Parts: sequence; C-alpha cells; structure tokens
Amino acid sequence: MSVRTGELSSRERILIAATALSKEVGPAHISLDAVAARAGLSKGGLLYNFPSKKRLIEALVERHLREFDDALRKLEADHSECPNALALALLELVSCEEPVHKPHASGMLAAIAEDPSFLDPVRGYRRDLLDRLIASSGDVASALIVFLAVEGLRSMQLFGTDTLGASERAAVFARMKTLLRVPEPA
Amino acid sequence: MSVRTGELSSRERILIAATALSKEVGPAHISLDAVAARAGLSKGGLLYNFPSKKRLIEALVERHLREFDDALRKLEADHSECPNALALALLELVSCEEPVHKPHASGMLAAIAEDPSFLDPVRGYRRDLLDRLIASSGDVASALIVFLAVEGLRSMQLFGTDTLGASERAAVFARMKTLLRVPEPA
DNA sequence: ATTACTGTACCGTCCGGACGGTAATGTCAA
DNA sequence: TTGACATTACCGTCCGGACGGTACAGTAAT
Repeated sequence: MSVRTGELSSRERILIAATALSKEVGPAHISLDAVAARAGLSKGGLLYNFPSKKRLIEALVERHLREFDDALRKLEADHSECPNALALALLELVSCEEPVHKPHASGMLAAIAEDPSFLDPVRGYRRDLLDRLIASSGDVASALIVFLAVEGLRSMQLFGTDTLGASERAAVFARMKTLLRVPEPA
Repeated sequence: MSVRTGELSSRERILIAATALSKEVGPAHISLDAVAARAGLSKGGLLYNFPSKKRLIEALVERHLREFDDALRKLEADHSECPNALALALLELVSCEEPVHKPHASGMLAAIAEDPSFLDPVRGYRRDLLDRLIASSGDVASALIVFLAVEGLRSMQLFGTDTLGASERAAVFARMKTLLRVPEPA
C-alpha cells in the first residue's frame, strides 16, 4: 500500500519469484526458503507478506485471474460495436504471441500441484465466461467451439505444449472468425 | 511376468494407488510410503517394482499414453471407411461420458507437479496426432479447430473443470461433424 | 509508535532412497 | 531325491536432509 517509486513491491517480487521457481524446479518443489531467496528478502519477510504457503498460492491464482480479466475486458471494449465482441476478444487474447496469461502458467501449475481445489475460482470464472459467450452469440454450437478451442490453446500454453506455428494459429483464428460470421477487416 | 489369477499385478495396483492418492492429497503430495500402503505392500516392495519415484511417474505417463492410443486406434478402425476417421474417433473419444483418459487425469497432474518435462512424450504424441489429423483432412483450418477443441475438452477433464453439460457436448460434437462435412447417420 | 521488514535459531514432520533381511519358488547337478 | 544355490518378490527399518512454520530480538524509515 505504498511504493511511490518505480520499484516493484515485495508482494509482486515474491509472486514473480514463486512463478519463476515453479518453472525451474517443478511446480511441486517451490519452497518458502527458495522463494524468499529468489525474491531478495528473508523467509521472515516472505511470511510477513503471506502468512502461509496457502495464502501465497491463493494470491498467485487471484493475480492471474485479475490480469486475465483486465486484458479481456480491454480487448472486448475495442470491439464494442460488434455483436461478437467477447468471442473476438478471447480469440485475440489467446492467439497473440505473448498472451497475458502465459507468464503466469507455471504459477498456476504450482497451484494445481499443491491442491487442485485452488483452481475453484478459475472454474467459476470460466463457466461465467462460457455463459456470457453463449448469450452474446446467436449460435450456441459455435460459441462452444470457440470456447473449447480457446481453452485448448490455453492449455497448450500452460503445459508449454504450444506446438502450433504462427501460421497455424492465424489459420484457426481466421476460420473461427468466419464461423462467427465476422467480416474480415480488409 | 506371471499372474495367472484374475488378481491385479503389484505394478498395476501401485499405479492405481498413486493415481487415487494424487486425487486425494494433491498431486504434489504423493509419497512412496503412502502409495505403498495404499497399494497393499511395503515401501521396499514398491521400490522393488519401481526403483525410484521418477520411474513410477514415468510409468504413469506411459500407461496413460498407451491406453489412450489403444482406445483411439480402436475407434478409428470403426470408421475406417470414412476419410475423416481419425477426427471422428478423436471426437468420440473425448465427448463420451467416461473417456479412457479421465481416470488417469490426476496421475498426469502428479507428473506435471513433479516435473513438467515428464510430459515430453505426451507432447510428441500430440504433435504427431495433429500432423496425422492435418494430413487426413483436406482442410487444415478445420483439422486445427477439431484438434484444439479436443484439447480444450481434455484439459477441462484433466482439471475437473468439465462444466459442459451433456447436451452442450452433443451440440459441439454435431457441429464439428458438419465442419468436417461428415453426413449425419440418420 | 508504526510499518516493514531482517536474521537466526529452532521444532516436528515428512520424504526419498538405501539396505539388510527372508520366504517362496525354481533350477540343476550328483 | 536330495542338497546347493539362484531368483523373485517382497518386508521393515534407518538416515540425512528438506520443508513449513514459529518465535523473537533487532533496525531503519516514516
């Protein structure tokens, strides 16, 4: 609740450190000691910011959800004139080269590793998203296809299994837009 | 290398126990002690069958891959007359109520938790699958969409995030078949 | 005086793995 | 057919180390 400088807050540094460590040593092996050292503070300092490992991981999930939603809403606003704004925003969000959620991927894996129920908030968010998508689209089936494809691309990014090339991603993106009967912008 | 009786082998029991424990205590918290106890043998006995935790987890991944591939090939054979046999088989495999891979889900999470690189064989398999799918389909874009949607459904099943209802799953399935220009069977 | 830490010292627990048995089941030569 | 040894499939214990968390005294800035 301060930080006037351009420096990152301790909380932020800790979250970043936990994510990085998860990628380096495996999601199941992030220890408080290691996270603290990586974030450049003492274990006491870490425990001051997050009173338990559970809280730390919850924060990881909350941060991911918040940043994902912010980015999505911004993109949706860009297409506010279009009836399929949400679907379009989703597609853009996941098919760009550096999606907002990608840096958080290994942190999410750490949460799953610790206890899959940490993802309950994510489950809720996704279902809401799907409902909004269905409501905003005339066609339920194509809304579902878009949702599933987005989920597929996201999961591949989560596991680092993103074997699709840029051209392939572009092809799906284009086809998906025709599926939604969105005219190409040129 | 024996087992004439109808009983499960120790290896099998261990694999089942590890998967069940992963679901119960969280993928990061399966210990050799607990797995052994659950499988009804001692830790020494477990280590006899799998000389290290790493080997145990590798076996979990191999088993998943093998059973998935078996099931897929069987379904593919059922549609051998159709040019999109592979795509159809994939869709059927993931959209049925109890997919073969679902019971293995928490075991896969345990593998990811321990070290995401355990999934390297899975990555390879998926890329091959995608290539076969593209080759067998005239249209690259729709092959990609099917692949991504399948991957999305699979990841939802993996995380227990499978919020889709049966009717929704059926709707996507049907739409996907028209995408592939497969005639409805009645 | 409060906030935001640092640093050290601990505690109890758990964990992977090594290891030394051992009972049952072959195998095979004398 | 019997004794000698090998192999298989396991048991139970032990150890060194790591981990989450606690406690607490100190400190520098506001």
